[in-house]
Amino acid sequence: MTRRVSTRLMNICVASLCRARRVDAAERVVADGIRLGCLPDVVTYNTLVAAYCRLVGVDAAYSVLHRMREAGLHPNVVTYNSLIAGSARGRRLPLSLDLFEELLRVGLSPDVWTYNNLMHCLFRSGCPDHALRVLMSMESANLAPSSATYNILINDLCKRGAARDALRLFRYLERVGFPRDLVTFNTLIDGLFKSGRFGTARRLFWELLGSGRAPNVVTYTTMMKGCFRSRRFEEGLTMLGEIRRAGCRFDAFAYCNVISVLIKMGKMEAASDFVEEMIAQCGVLDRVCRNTQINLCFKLGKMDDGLDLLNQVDEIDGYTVSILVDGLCRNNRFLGAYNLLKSMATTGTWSNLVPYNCIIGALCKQGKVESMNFAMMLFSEMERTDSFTYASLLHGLCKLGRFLEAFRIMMAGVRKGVRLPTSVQRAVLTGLRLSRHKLHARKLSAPSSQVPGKAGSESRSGLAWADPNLDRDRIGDPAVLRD
DNA sequence: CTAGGGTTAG
Repeated sequence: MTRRVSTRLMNICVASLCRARRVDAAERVVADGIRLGCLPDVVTYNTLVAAYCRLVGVDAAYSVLHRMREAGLHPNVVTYNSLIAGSARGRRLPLSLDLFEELLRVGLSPDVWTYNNLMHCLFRSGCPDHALRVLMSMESANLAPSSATYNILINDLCKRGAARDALRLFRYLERVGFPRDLVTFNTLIDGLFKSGRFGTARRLFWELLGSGRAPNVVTYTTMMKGCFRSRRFEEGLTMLGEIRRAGCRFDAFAYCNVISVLIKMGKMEAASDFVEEMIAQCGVLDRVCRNTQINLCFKLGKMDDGLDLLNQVDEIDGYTVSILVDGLCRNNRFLGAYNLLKSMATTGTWSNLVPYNCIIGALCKQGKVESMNFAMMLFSEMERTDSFTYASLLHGLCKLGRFLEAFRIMMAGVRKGVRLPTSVQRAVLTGLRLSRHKLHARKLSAPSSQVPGKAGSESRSGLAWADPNLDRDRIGDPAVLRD
């Protein structure tokens, strides 16, 4: 009896440590328990399996499974559900299917969560048809779908750009009186924002408020990001204020969200305040939090502080490298940035697209011939490029009046399927047209016979910067063309 | 135990 009670106590302790992402501490509690004769049970192991799946990965969770079996305990549905959820998160479709089969083989019966997780994995792995088949087999197994089932469905529809269908499903659930929870609302609001339907998203937010349900941090940060996305800055900041007013607790996710938005808006003091608060509130900062923190240091020009932070950690990811490369470029340390990027090839397995784009973007902004040439050299050695790469290069070339070169690169990019903003395309084409014109004019007429007024008014009609929708700074200095 | 929200380049 005493053993049972102490195991339950240990489980509560392990669970709360896992919730706080402190798996190591949880493991120590279990080890101490065993030493003191308090044996872990299925719940203990399941808690650990779930934590490893969530915080590390399925493979790490398998080692717990192993220990569990060694202790003579059999995994149950909960164990399998966590593992399937973990493989869904890692898009490990074959693994999740194996787990499902194994579950059936050992004589366990799947529950709603099993089906939900499997369906989720199929959706995430790009197999919507199979996912829907799982939904149907769930029905034939006489298992009633939960709100999570529909949330997964709605989420998938949103991710595939079918927010309209997601909304339809949402309305259907409303009509038949199926309970929709906060996650349903949050998922759909986010999906609507991402498909550009600002008004509908905002109406849904009001509907949520009207339904008497209390929004959470997720709702507010989703609204905030959605507002910024559609350039409604005031409303976005209002949402930020609402998080505090509603008494929502910020977690690491919310902090990083808010801080990155503030940095992008140039509200550096506010961003710094939130970083301080994050450090005070979140305890041990995870990788993303630290990246956010380092990013702020670099954006503030505090290179040394950023590098100090960097030295304190041993796990670096692609984001960290990008942030660092960007920070170096902002301080004109291009060679350092380039060397770092090159060292990535040997140390990391991440894509170097963003770091390359950072360097090229910064070089092109300089408007110097030698910088531009360096940028072109980098461009030629990139194995993967995207519209950022092209936009930076074309911008830089136009700035230097190298329109023909820009045009050729643009056409090569277009042939490769790169989608460029129309403003960039127009800048190149107008520049090319104008420089040809200029060459022509120079050949035809003697300088003395030129009528300045005429030339000016004629060219203005075809000038890219006469377009009010166009950002003048993106095209470069018109003086370059005029001379 | 599951579903939803986080970090980089313009």
